[in-house]
Amino acid sequence: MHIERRLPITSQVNAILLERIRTQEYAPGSRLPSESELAGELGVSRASVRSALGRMAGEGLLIRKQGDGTYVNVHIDRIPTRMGAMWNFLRLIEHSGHHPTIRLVSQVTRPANEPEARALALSEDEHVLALGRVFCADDVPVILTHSAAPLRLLREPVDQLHGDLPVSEFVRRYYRAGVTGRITYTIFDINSATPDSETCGHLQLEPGMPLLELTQVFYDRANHPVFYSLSYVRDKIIRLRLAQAWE
Amino acid sequence: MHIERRLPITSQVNAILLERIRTQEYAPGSRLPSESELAGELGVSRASVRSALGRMAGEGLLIRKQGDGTYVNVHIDRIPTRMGAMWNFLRLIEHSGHHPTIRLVSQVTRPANEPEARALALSEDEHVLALGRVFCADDVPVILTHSAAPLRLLREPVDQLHGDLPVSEFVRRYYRAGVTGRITYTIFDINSATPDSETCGHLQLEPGMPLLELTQVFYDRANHPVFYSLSYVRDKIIRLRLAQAWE
DNA sequence: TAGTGGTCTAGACCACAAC
DNA sequence: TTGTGGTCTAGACCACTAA
Repeated sequence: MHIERRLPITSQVNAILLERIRTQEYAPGSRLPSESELAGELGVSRASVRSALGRMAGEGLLIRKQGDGTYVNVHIDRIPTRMGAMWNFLRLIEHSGHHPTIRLVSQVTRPANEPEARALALSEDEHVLALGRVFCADDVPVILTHSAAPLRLLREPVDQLHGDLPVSEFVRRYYRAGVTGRITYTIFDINSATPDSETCGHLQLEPGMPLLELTQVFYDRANHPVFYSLSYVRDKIIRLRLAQAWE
Repeated sequence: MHIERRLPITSQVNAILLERIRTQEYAPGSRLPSESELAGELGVSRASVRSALGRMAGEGLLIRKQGDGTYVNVHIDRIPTRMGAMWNFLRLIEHSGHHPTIRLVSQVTRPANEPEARALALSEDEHVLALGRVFCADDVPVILTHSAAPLRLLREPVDQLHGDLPVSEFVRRYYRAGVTGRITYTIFDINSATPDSETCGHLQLEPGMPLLELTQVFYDRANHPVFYSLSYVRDKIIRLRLAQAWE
């Protein structure tokens, strides 16, 4: 557990502290060494330590008290989801304590429908590569995702693609190099909906069941929308749970 | 628009930059002055400028490009909700472009029900002050909230209370001083549900309509749960929309 | 190559809580 | 009073992009 110059120091400090919490070296409810002590022990500046501590406090993992100290949150077990995991369904399922798998249920090239065209700023007749995927938790289907990628942005051969990739990796692998870069941010809406019978079939539900509906648009470095997805989440199995420090 | 020593400098820089974006001095898509220039102009260190810029970039308001510059996000209009506004319903309604009002529809003292007792770590027979409140957007009811506060934690006279307070202000005003401090963080779950007929009545909906269900638990400085609330949101009117920078 | 944002440091002072 | 976290600074070097 050494500090190297390869990765950002704050990330390494973050990983070290997470590991110590995981192994209960810093047990729930206990107080961490002071910022100065940690900085001295790890051989980094206090600012670097503070950066890592601040991030973990923002996620609700640590409780910081001015004039007192920094404590491991005893309700740590109630915080399975980090904000960043909300659109990474594999990680989300893992955090819920299940083994995640992905099944590709459909793959077609077709004209963009109205919501897709609007979100991706496409003209009416432009085509998209549409993927239907089912995420399973311990082989129980829990999330159905309809994704759309503008065909114009893809490399030529789009068959033989992998259905088990996170969006950022999908973009990096199948998108034209010159057109776009990596994903820089995402905007998503959270709604409630009763999906159609086909969706219910994929999720092995009877129709009429209310589900969470997540609409996500991903933007690249040039701030162009490059990926759209509409997902239905069985919130009874996969909990969307967030912790937020008071601002 | 001067920098004073009263408030944290980063907050003041943040406010100044937000104002300049609002007035289109920094128009959507345009590039901001460099960090060094801003630091020089405002008379603060570059670290302070970076703190404010980093926060705004994390909210999706700015796009930062190493080696290039910092830009105002042209999709700024698609980001009405900041993360921190999600559990502040008044602010949430304002961000959606409506005028918010609150109506207190019920106020009783009764034993805690099962979810409340579990979330607030209460014994079976403990009593809570239960509030029912309706949030309206331009006089249209959009959110119904059932709240519960442990009676043991409240000051003696609980009549004549105000129903239009944010949780943090409610706690500050009506809770015993020695028992608890301010709210430090919150944990909330997002679910989909079809509420009962009474809830539908308050929201002027026909039964069977799926709504977003937010379950929130607020913790104080001593890390004790002090406030519980169960809310139903008409997501067709009030959008829960978030921007997140890629991690 | 010049200028940008990204990272890190050492040091200082302040606000606050425990003792 | 002491030690904690909260804030701020000045300066340095690195990684990256555009010209």
